[in-house]
Amino acid sequence: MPAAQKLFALIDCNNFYVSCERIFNPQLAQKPVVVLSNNDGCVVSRSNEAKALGVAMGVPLFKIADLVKSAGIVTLSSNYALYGDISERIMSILGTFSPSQEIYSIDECFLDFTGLPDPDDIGREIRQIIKQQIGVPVCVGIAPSKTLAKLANFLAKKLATPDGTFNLASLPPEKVENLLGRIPVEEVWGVGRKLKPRFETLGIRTVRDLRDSDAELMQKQFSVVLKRTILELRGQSCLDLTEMAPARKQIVSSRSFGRYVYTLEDLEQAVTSYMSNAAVKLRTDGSMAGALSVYIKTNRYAKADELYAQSMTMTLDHATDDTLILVKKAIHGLREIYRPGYAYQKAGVTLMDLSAKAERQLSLFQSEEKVTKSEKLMKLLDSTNGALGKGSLFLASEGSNQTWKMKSDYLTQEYTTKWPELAVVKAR
DNA sequence: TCTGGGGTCCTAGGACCC
DNA sequence: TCTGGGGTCCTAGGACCC
Repeated sequence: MPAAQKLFALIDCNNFYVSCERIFNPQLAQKPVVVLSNNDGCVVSRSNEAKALGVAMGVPLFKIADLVKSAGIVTLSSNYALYGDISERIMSILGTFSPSQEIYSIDECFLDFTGLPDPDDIGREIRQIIKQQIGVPVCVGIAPSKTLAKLANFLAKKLATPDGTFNLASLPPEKVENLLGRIPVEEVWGVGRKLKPRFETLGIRTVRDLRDSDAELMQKQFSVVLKRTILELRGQSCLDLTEMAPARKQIVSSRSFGRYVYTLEDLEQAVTSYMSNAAVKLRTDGSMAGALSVYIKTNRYAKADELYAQSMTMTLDHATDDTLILVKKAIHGLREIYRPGYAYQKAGVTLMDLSAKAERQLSLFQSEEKVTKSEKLMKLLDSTNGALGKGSLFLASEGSNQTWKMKSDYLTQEYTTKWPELAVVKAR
């Protein structure tokens, strides 16, 4: 007996960050709303009303200032603690609909629908339950490969099907031909802005054009990844569902500053702060870092003689998850690359060469006593901040007056994650 | 005045080895 | 005059994703 035809569902939340904000603020319904990136820099989520006004994804806020004013667009700073919490709730509900789930990003996941008797019905049920229990609208795309499921989801959104579900697998072939012949090729998962113009010269403009191109030839001209994409578009599943996300290979913490920064002292505060943040993630993962890098840069739009960007990568004598050691090393690197006289716009740190702490071996030169002491201190740091809130306990070198800190002028409350800011429900 | 942050994978090319 | 070649490891950079 041949193996059952594979079937994947992709569930994607609509306008996710805006939808999260709307749960707690019904006044935002039907209004043009955008959520901004860190530092209130760019638009990263738009309500349908904002899209209809022509607000582009990723556009810097200052470029649409006039429109914001004239059209009354509501602008909100991003509130990742809130979105992360809503995401977890949604993902745990979605997980009950299939034995196998891959959480692909904060607002989307794949489910294995292989062999399910009525996939369309389940898609509709998913949409209804998430709307009812969480209050976030989702769309469901169903198809025999992950790449096609992404496209099916795109169609569910674009065609605004009333039930928010679109199944490419149950469509008559001539309809599929017609649809794929009308979708621009850049909508395909894995086709970005660099590939599009190169495809153009080959006469590949639609999804159908790409699907029908010579897969071997395209691999030679582009990459093996693209060949897989082409096969997936033909309904041949090449990408499996990965349930267990493999351990992260690096941890990055970086931020643009709220104003330009000139002094080493301010940069040291920022780097201390970012590294402390990265180290918390490291310990949460149960990992240790064997190397790290630190970088600083001026505004990339600055004039040529005012441009400066430098980074430094350093290896640690032995892998660690100790904030104090990591910060010390990062600061050392920062002092090496710092040059006075520049207007710095951003700094960041990366933890690399990560390994599982459980598999640690003490190196010859590490004393057991020292390691235990560090362990205790880190536990205290994490538990205090866990109980009293992020930032309750921090290194003095982070500074307590961080004038360089990012802008977040339109921040909503942390409705679900901080006790003092829980939404208050009034009974009457 | 004001242009995000955090990831992954692949490839090309250099260093090195035998 | 002729002046190996294949394998592996590492890194930087490119491209893509959300």
